[in-house]
Amino acid sequence: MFKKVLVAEDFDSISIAVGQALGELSVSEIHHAKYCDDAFLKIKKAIYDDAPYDLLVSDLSFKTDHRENKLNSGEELIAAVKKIQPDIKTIVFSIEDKSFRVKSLFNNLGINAYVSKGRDSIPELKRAIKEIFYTNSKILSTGLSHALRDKSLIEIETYDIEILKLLSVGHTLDEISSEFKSINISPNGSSSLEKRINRLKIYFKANNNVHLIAIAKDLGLV
Amino acid sequence: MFKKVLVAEDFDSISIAVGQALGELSVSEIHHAKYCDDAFLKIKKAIYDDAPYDLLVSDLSFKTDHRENKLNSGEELIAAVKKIQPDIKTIVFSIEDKSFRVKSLFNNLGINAYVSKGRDSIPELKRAIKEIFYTNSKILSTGLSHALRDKSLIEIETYDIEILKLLSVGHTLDEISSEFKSINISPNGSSSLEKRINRLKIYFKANNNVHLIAIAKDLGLV
DNA sequence: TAACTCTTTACGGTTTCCCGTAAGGATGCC
DNA sequence: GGCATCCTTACGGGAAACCGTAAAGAGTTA
Repeated sequence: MFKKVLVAEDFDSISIAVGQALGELSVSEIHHAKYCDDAFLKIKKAIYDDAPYDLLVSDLSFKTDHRENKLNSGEELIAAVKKIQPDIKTIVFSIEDKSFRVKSLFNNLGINAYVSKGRDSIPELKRAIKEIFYTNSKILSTGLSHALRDKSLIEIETYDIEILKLLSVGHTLDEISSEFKSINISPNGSSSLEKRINRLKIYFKANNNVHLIAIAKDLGLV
Repeated sequence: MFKKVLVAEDFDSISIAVGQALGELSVSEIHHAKYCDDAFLKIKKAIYDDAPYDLLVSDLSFKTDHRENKLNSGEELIAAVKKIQPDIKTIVFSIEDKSFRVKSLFNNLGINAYVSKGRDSIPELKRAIKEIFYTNSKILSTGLSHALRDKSLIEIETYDIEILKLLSVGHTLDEISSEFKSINISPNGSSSLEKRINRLKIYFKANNNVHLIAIAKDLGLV
C-alpha cells in the first residue's frame, strides 16, 4: 500500500474522516494540509528530503479567509504539484459534479481518480485508493462515466469564461469588446462576442443573457 | 451532558467526525441520519418510545439523489421537528454564510446554535454543544454576529425573490407582468416591476439585470 | 492563383431594457 | 371635502440586446 499520503482539505471534519480511512488501509504516514499553499510546501519539502509523497488526496474548492494564498483551488494545487513531481498519484475528493469540470481534471491535469463526496463516499474513496495502487487505472466514482466519453459537449474555453465573467459583473458587449482590444484578446469585435455568447446560449438552452449568467453561476463557471 | 443526540448530515465523512466529537464529549447515544426524512422518523419514533433526543445537529443542504423525500433541507427538518418536539435543542452545522439566512434560522426556527463548517469547526462545535448544555444561550460560531443586529438591510421580500427567480430563468419583464397577473400577484404592471428591480439594482450596486442576477446567485437568493 | 472554407467583423431591423417623467388611484390627516 | 403622500401604472426616448444576413479576412487545397 501507499506509504506516505497527503490530504489537502480545508474542512477539518472531512479531513479527519479521510485520515481515518487511510489509517484503516495501513498507510503509515498521513499528513494533512488545510491550505493549498501548505500542501504544496509539504510536497516540495518531501522531495528535498528525498521522501516524496506517494499520493495526494485533494479537495477542489477551499474556503477563502484572511490568509493570502498563491494557490486557491485544488486544480491549481495539482497543476503545481505535477510540475515538480509528475509521477505523484492524485485523487480528487470533491462535491463537484459537473461533467465538463471532471472531464478536464482527467484530460488536463491527469488525475488518477475522482471520488464524489456524498452519502457513501468513504468506502468509495478506499476502493479508489486500492485500485490505483494495484492497477494503475483511472477511476471515476460517480455516475458521470458517460461524460468522459461524450463528444457532444462543446469545449468551454477560458475565452468563454472570460466573457461570462465580464457579463456577470455588469459590462456591456461594447465594453467587453474594447476591454478585449486593450489587452489583445481576440476575437474582440462585438459581433464575434455576440456569436460566441449565442453559441453558449444555445448550448445551455438560455433565453437571454440574464438566463445564461444564472446558469453559469449555477454551474460554477464564473 | 446530553445523553441522546441525532446527527443529520448527508456526507458520511463529516458525519463520522461529528460522531467522534460527540463521543469525546461523553454523549452515550449517538445516532446518524443521511436523509432529512430518516432523521424525522427517528425523532418521531424516539418520542413514541418515550426516549426522545436531547439534541439535533443538522446540516442545511442535502444532496438530492434517486430517493424521493418529503423534507429536503435542514430548515424543513428543524421546522417539522420543532412541531412535534418543541423543547429539543438544535444546532445547525453548515457551510452557509449569508447573514440573512443565518438570521432567519435564529429568528424563525429558534435554533440554539449555528456553527460554520470550516478549518476549525469541530472544536467550535464541541464548544457550542457544551455551552448550550450548561448555559442555554444562543451561539453563533462565525464572524456574522454583527449581521444579526444590522437593521440597515433593506427588506428583501418573497416578492422580490419571485421577480429575481423569473428573471433568472430567462423571462422578460412583460412575461413576468402577465404571469403575475394570471396568479394575482400585485403589483404587476411592467413599470412597477421595473421600479422594483431598479431598487434592487441600486441596493446591490448592479449595473444591469445580468449583473443583478449574478449577485443574487452569489448571495444564494435564487 | 483561383476556389473553397472557416473565422471574424460589419450592418440593419426588431425587441427588450433602461430611465425619467407624469398621470391615475388609494389612503390618511386636517 | 380638500390636501398631501405614497403606490401603481402608463408613456416615450435612447441604449443595449437580439437575430439574421452578408462582407472582409485568413488559411487550405488544387
